[in-house]
Amino acid sequence: MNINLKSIVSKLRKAGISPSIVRVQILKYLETNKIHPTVDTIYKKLSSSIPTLSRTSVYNTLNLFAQTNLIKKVYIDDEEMRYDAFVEEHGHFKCSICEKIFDFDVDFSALKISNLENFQITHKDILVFGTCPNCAVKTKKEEVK
Amino acid sequence: MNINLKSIVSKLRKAGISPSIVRVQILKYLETNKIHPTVDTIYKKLSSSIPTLSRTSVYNTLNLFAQTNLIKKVYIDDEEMRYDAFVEEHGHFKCSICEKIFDFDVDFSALKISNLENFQITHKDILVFGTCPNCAVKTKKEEVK
DNA sequence: TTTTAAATTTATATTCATTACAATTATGAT
DNA sequence: ATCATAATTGTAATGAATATAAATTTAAAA
Repeated sequence: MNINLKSIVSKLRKAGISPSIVRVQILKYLETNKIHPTVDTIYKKLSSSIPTLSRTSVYNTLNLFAQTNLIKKVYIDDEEMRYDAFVEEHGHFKCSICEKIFDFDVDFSALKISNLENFQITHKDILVFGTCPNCAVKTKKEEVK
Repeated sequence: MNINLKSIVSKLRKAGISPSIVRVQILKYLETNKIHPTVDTIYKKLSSSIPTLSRTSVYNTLNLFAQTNLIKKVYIDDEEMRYDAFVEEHGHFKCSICEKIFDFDVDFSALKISNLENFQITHKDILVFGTCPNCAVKTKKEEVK
């Protein structure tokens, strides 16, 4: 676990961010729990180890991380913002029942887009919605009842 | 224009929605101006012809339309919700400078997605961000100055 | 046409995620 | 240890969206 912590610290340093306790803990949480958590989830989880933690700090820290591309903000719907420490190109699936977000692999370069000839593209998002396997099974069981 | 209005009315009737003045005007606006407007844009534009119009009515009407698939809500970022009367499969480009949203054609079926084998998919979104041709030109001119 | 109930719209208040801001606390260099 | 700077906190403010109840409109029955 110490090795992990060291890598977190060096990652922050590389991004030009001084590794305060709050920052290290939040980044560590995101790297360990790749569940696209909300601010509230992070705040509640870390409050036990950092009792003085404030929601504002979580917001500030996440925005700082996003600005330096350490993490990505995931705008997936009109609910709370999600945060993702997995920054490589990938898609997001949101289950409309359990509201969990799942990563999936997708070849962005294979996207055949017309009508955007003179547009400068900075990034792309691929979002998929539906029911995850877990909830699909539960729903079926409900129907049988 | 009357023909257009009649088609709006019949479209509402088909969806099981009684064609009140507010509803007809809002749908007509969306079909005539495919600019993915916000609630505020719609409210301001229609206020001159319907002086008693309220923002709440615009919200209610748009949600009603979305529920019956007459229009689509466009969740593209953390700004105000956008509304789209173009309901066929297509992608959305948002210019980060002028904030305009542009439609583009994209073959959703060609998407090569892995890791979602047992997921039930209801719909997909493809979002692209960057600078539109108009703003790209302006930016270049600025640089020259 | 009048009546009347239901549907629609409105105005206001409320919610809730997020940000702004000022005060407090912690940190690191001298 | 001191001091300036950075980081964090708590509270207030913002703003989009919704809830609610009152007012208005509509449409059907009498």
